[in-house]
Amino acid sequence: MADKKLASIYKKLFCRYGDLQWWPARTPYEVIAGAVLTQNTAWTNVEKAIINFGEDGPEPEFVASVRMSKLTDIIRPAGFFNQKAVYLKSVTKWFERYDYDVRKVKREPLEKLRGELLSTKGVGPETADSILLYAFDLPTFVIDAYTMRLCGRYPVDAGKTYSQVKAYFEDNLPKGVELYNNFHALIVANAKEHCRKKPLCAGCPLERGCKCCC
DNA sequence: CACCAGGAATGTA
DNA sequence: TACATTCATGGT
Repeated sequence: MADKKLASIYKKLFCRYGDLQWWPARTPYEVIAGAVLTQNTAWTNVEKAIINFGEDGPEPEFVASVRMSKLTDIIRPAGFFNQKAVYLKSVTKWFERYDYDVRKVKREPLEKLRGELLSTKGVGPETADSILLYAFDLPTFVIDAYTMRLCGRYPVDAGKTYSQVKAYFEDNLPKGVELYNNFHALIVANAKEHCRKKPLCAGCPLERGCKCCC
């Protein structure tokens, strides 16, 4: 790999947090719903919304058939509920093409699925990649605000746009679902532990003294 | 009280 | 391509 910075960062994070193998959800569809609900929203608020779906969490058959007013009522704590209700309906309609069947989705090529998701209302690049990686175990790297900040700061000149940074990570790391999964998880875990807390970045494995690593 | 959180769509220049 | 605005709750 041309640039070893990423491997170095990964190692430090891994030593601190280990193999997380991530996404706090019980089912693939819960990942899909969570990926939409967490758009520009604190995860704690997403949890409240998920709890409102009931014991089994969000299910595609329910989201597809429930009335809009009831859906907005359920997801209200996650914010942007009018938009996100539309988005949930939309991404669920995409999943319905595959009969809500994970195996059927996984028969298709990653890039085809990514294209379909990106043309789905409410699904941008980060949400698409989160769904592909964490719901369907497909090897695509997720870039989020934490990742951008980490690069800008470290510094790792991975580019400016989403697609540039994504390409940089994928080109400078061995391709693999487990690695992509855990690397993004580690970045989020580190950001949540250290970002905007006092003392700033004490004990941060990236040793930068925040506003820095996260 | 201001600021922000695991974004995306839409509009302007 | 590059920004600005809108969407909205809840924690700090």
